[in-house]
Amino acid sequence: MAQEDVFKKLVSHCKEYGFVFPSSEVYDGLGAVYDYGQMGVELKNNIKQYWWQSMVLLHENIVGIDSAIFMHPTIWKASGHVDAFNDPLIDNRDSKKRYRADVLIEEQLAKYDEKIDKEVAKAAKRFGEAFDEAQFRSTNARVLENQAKRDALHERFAKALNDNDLAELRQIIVDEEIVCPISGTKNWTEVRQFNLMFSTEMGSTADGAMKIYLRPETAQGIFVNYLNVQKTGRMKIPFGIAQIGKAFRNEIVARQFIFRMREFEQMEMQFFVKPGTELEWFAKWKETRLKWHKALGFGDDHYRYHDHDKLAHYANAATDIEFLMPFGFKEVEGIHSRTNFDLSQHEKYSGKSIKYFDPEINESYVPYVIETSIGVDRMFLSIMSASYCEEKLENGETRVVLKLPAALAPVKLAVMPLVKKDGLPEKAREIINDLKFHFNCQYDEKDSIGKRYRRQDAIGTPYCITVDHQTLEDNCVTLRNRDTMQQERVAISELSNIIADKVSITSLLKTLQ
RNA sequence: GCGGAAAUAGCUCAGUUGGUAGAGCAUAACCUUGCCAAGGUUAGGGUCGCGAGUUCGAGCCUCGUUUUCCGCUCCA
Repeated sequence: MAQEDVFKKLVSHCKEYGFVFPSSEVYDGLGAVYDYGQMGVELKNNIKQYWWQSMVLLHENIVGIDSAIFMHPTIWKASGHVDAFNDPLIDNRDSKKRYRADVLIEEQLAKYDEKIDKEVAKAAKRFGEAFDEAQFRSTNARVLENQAKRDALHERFAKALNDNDLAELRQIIVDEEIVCPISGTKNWTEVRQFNLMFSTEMGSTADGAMKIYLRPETAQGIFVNYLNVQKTGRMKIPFGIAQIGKAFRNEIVARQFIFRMREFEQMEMQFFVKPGTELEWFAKWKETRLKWHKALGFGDDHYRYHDHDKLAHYANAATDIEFLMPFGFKEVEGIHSRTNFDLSQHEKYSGKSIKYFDPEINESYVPYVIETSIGVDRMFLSIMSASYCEEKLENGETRVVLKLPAALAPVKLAVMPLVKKDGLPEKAREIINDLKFHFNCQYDEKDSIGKRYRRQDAIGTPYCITVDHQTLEDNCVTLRNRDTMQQERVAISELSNIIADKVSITSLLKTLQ
């Protein structure tokens, strides 16, 4: 089966069985926004729990927080998002390439400088040692002409940028006859502003309102709280703060189902370390995080690191953990050594000291930060795509089965009477009434037993229990395994013990130790 | 955002030169059966993505629009 087909089937499967629905579907949907259904929310919660417990329960020096989505707007100036997430873009219709309009104009300015320099160089060669460059620059006609054009353009450009006048930016490009370096044509679209941060207003009166942003990452909520946590939690460096929460990015192109959404959820842990030790910790977290992924048992060949050559302005080392999706290896988690950039910026912009006093060396410093940042939705997609399986059976038929790690499966257990008479439904209800306190269970008595097994296979339920006539006599049921389809006879009193061990997140966590 | 393709029931899809909207699966009820999706009877579910236009008449033709997929593009 071709990879695209797998992906297409996966999307249908997600909808058909209540994992993921397009948002606002009755109103024709909303671009790149999706809702999690009754099965999806369970799986997603289990993923979050697996992550949270691996961070907060297994590390005594990591604690969690839950910061607000709204934050003081200056935070995004300090972090660099206000500047870096605002670009005026223009497309060339012939080459279909997109450019930053301001960059095109800056290149044009540089061309004038080049022309002037050329004239100067030519003259210098001609006059030899007697050449007076300052004199030449202030008197030569061609130099002055180019200089005047350049200054005029510069002034016009600066004004357009300052006024945020997009039409004027385009007019400049037209007037200067700037061509696309690829197609060589002047067939330009309008200039559009792409602001990757969503904004809204806080305050109910027009003049009192303050423009605030929906956070484009959860990390800043941790940075601005790190000293509160350190002091009140009596944390000593090295220590970490974990957070799970929504973030928002107004992506130009958001596609590939839930892989790139405009509203998404992150699980981030920022680990604060002593300056100079950050690369050691970076290496340690790189390894720790990959182990966490591999513990799910999809096979080591599904993962790879992608080390960044080109680093973001705040980082001195960065790597991605990539997962083999139906459309290739894709980033699921990023591990970054963010230096002290963010904390220093907040010190600068807030005017407050946020240094850590290290009692071991009797000195204060701004800690360095290692970040592990994973997209919940991408993790969800990677698990679904690796679990989806169309299996040929001995009788020639195909069954669709979601081979989810049992600890993450939405439903752990289905209880079904073999027939819906002779007191079997009552017995099944009795069993489920006990087990429902321990696991997410489903009861099903409709259709043939085989059909019911397949329904559970499709949502990834690891175990099915069938109550038959013999159960009424010996208090035993058949326990059917999703992956092997093998059945064994088990005493009702033993069920909870047997299953708990196999479906609990705790047992998954223990493999990390 | 550009180019291409598509949109009909919960899912997968038919629908003839324009003439009263279909199938399989799924869902619900009842009967029957019982350990790996296939018995019987019945029922619910669609203003054919949305809006205009052409026409006596549009699921089908034209235009616009929205959404999705593919390729570019973008990506802290």
